[in-house]
Amino acid sequence: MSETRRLQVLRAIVEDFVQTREPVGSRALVERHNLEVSPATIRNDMAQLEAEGLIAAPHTSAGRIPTDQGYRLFVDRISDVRPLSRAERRAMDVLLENADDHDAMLEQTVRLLAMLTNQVAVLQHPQQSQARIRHLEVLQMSAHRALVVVILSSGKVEQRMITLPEPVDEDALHTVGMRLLVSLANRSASAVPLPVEDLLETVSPDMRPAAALVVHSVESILESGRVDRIIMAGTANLARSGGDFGPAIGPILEALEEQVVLLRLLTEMREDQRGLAVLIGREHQDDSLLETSVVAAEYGPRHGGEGAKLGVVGPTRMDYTTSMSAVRAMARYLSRILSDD
Amino acid sequence: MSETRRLQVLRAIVEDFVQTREPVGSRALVERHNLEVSPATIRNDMAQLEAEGLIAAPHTSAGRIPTDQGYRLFVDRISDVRPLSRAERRAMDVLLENADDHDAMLEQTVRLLAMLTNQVAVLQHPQQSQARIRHLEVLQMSAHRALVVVILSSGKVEQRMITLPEPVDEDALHTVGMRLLVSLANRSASAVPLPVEDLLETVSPDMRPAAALVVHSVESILESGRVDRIIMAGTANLARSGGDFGPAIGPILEALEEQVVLLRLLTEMREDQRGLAVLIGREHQDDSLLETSVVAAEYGPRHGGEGAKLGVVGPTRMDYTTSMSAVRAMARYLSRILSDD
DNA sequence: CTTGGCACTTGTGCTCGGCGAGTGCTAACC
DNA sequence: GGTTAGCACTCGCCGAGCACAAGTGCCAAG
Repeated sequence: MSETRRLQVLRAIVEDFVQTREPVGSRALVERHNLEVSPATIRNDMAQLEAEGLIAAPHTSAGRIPTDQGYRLFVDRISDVRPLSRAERRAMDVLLENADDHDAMLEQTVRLLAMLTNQVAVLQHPQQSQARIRHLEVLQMSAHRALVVVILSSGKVEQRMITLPEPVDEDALHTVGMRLLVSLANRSASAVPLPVEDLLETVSPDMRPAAALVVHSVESILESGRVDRIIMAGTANLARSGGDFGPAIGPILEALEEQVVLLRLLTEMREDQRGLAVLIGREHQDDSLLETSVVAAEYGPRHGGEGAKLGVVGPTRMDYTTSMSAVRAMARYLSRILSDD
Repeated sequence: MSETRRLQVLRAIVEDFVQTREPVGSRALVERHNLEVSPATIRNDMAQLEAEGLIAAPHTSAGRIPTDQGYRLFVDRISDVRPLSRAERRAMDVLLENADDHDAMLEQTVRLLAMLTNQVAVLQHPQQSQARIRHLEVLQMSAHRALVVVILSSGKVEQRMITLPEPVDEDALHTVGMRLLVSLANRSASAVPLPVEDLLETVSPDMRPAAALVVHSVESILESGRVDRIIMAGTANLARSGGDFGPAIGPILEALEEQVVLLRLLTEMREDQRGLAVLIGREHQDDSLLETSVVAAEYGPRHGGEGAKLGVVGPTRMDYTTSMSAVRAMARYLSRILSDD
C-alpha cells in the first residue's frame, strides 16, 4: 500500500468533491482518474486515509469527503500553484488600466479577483501608518463649516469636516492651514498625539480655536490610517455556488458586512514560504464563518512590509488551486503597480 | 358589502401576510383583526377582491395573498407613513455624529437605514454636476508620477494619478497647478470639454505636456460627477428574511452588485405627493429583480434638486409602512445635514 | 347584506417498502 | 505483502398511499 498512491487518492477525492459537491466513492474514483487499480484497492487506501483523519464518510454507506485536515494536506503538499493564463493576465491589464484613482483601482482589483475565482474577494486597505503628510488644505465651506483635506505621501487623500465655533475669515483660515502645514509636513501616524500646544503658538491668538480643530482632524486622519477597512466584491458568488452553504448564507453575509471578524482573521494569518496564507474551516474559531476557508496573500509596495492583505473567502470545499493561483497573482500584480508610485 | 370594509380586509391581508409569510384565510382574519363579522362575510369580500385582481389564491384551498396591484393599492391609499420613534431618531443622531468625512457619513446613513428596515438599503451618491472646482493641487509622487487632487464646492475630494512622459521639477509642477487653478476655479461639469488650448497658453511651453495631462484629469473628474455610484448595506438581510426569496437570492445579489439595473430604476422612479417613490414587483421590467420592490426618496441640499435618491430594496412582501417611514425620515434627515454645509 | 352549514378541493406530513450506491470483510491470488 | 473478486450489510433517497387540516364556494335561512 504505497504512500504516494494514497496521496494520489486524496488528491482525487478533493478534486472530485470540489467539482461535484457529492461524496465520492471508490468506483467513481478509479473511473474518473485512471488509476490502474481496482475499487477494492482504493477502498483499502480510503480506510487508511480515514484512520488518519484526512477523509470522512457522512453516512455509513456514502462516499467519502475530505476533512479539514484533508484539505490542509492537499493545500500544503499536493496542490500546485499555477501561473495565470494569458487571457487572465490580459483581463488584469484591461480592467486596471481604466481605473481612475487609487480607490477605484483597488475596487477593480477586488472585482477581478472575485470573477477569476468565483468567490467572494476581499481586500484590506493598505496601511497608511508610515505614510507622511504631504499636503494640508483648509477650505471654508460655509460660515460655520470648513473642510480639512490632507494628502498623504501614499497618494491617499483624506478629508474631515469641522464645525467652527464662530465665523472666521476665509483667508485667515487658509493662512492657518499653511502655517500648520509647515510644522506638520512629513509627520506620520507615529507622531500622534501631536504637540497641540506648540503648534498653536505658530498661529495668531484669535485663530487658535479654529486651528485646534484643524489639528485634531489631522490627528484623526493619521489615526485612521491604523484602522483597516475592507472592500469586497462577489458576494453573489456565495449564493450562486449552488447553495453550498444552504441557509447558512445569512450569518456569513453578516460576518462579511461586519468586517471585524474578517479583519482579525486576515491580520492573524501567516504566509507560508509560497507567500500564501490559507485558513481552512475550523482552523479559525469563528462560529459565524463555519464551513468557510480563506485564502490570502500580502501585498504592498515594500516587500513583506505593512501586512495589508487581499484574498478570497469561500466554502471549505472550494477550488484551492485556482484560488491560490489567482490570489497570489493579484497580490504580485498589485504590489508591482503600487511600487511604481 | 361595504367598500370601506373591503379595503379594511385588504389591509388586514397585507399586514398578516407580510408578518407570517403564509396565505391568510378568512377565519384567521376575523380572529386576528377584530372585525365584527363572520368568516363567511369575509369570504364574500375576498371573492370580490379577487375579482378586482387585488388578491389571489395560490391554490384552490389555500388562503389569499396580495397581488402586486393589491400592494399598490395598499401603498397608495391605505398605509400611513408614521414618524420615527424617539429611539430611532436618537440612533440617527448617535450614528451620524461620529462620521468622519463626507463618504463615511453617507455610509453610516445607509447602514442605519438597513438596520431600521431590515432590508437592503441603497444610496445614490449625490450628483456633483453643479459642484464647482474649489481647489486644485498637483503633487509629485515619484519621478514619473504625479497626483492631481481636486476639491469640489460640495466638499467632495477627487483625485487622479497621472504618469508624466518625462521627469519634471516639483516646483514647476506646483506652479502649473496654481496657474491652472486660477483659470479653472468655479468651473463645473457643464464646462466640459475644457478649452485646453487656451489653458495651456498660461503655462510655460516646456510644461505644456504635463499641464495637458492635468487638464485631462480635471475633465475626467468633472465628468465623473455625472456618473452615479451606489453604496449599499444590509445585503445579509436578503438571506436572513427567512428565505423569502429561496434560491433566487443569487440573481438579486448579482443585480445589486452590478448597480446598473438599480441605478436605472432609481432614476426612473417618480415620487408621489408624499415625497416617496414605490415600485412594486412586476411594475419594473427586470427579470433579475423579480419579486422585489423598491422604496425610495430623493434627498439633497436643494429641495427637489438633483435627484439623488436613497431607499431600500426588498421582497414584494415587505413591510411597506416601516420602509416608507424610514426612507422618508432618512431622506429628510440627510437633506438637512447636507444643507448645513 | 349577513350568517351558518356543508360538500369539495388540495397541500402537507407520515409511514412503508424497494432500490441503488457504497462499504467492510474474507478468502483467494500474484 | 499488496491486490483483487465476491458478498453480505447498511443507509439514504424516492415514490406511493393515506389521513388530516385548512380553506373555499355555494346555498338557504335570518
